[in-house]
Amino acid sequence: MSPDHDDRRQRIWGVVKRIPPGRVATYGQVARLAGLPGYARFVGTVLRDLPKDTRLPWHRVINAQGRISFPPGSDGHTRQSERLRREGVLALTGRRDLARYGWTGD
DNA sequence: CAAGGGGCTGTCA
DNA sequence: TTGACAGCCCCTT
Repeated sequence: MSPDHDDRRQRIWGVVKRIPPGRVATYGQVARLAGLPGYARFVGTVLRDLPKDTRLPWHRVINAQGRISFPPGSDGHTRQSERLRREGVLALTGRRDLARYGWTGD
């Protein structure tokens, strides 16, 4: 791993870590807050590579369409919606939900 | 070096 | 409201 790569990854972790329970942020938003505009896809990659027992709230990151980026019915989708529901985020079906549960970044 | 593919996005028809 | 598409960043073939 290059130092740059590590640095970016850690910045992303730092932002995701700050998303409050019951709120969600988009990949692009996380990237921007991490000072890495344009790195939305990389955010997804970083979250994908998290250890299974991570304490990072990866489930609070969704796409700009206001939906979970896993195919409906897939394991990933199920696990993410479960964790979110546990925090009071009942449904993520569109941009409206982003306005409702979206994290402003404080 | 080329090609393909990901937890993505903004734009436009 | 959708869906197609070109960009974007990075990794694997």
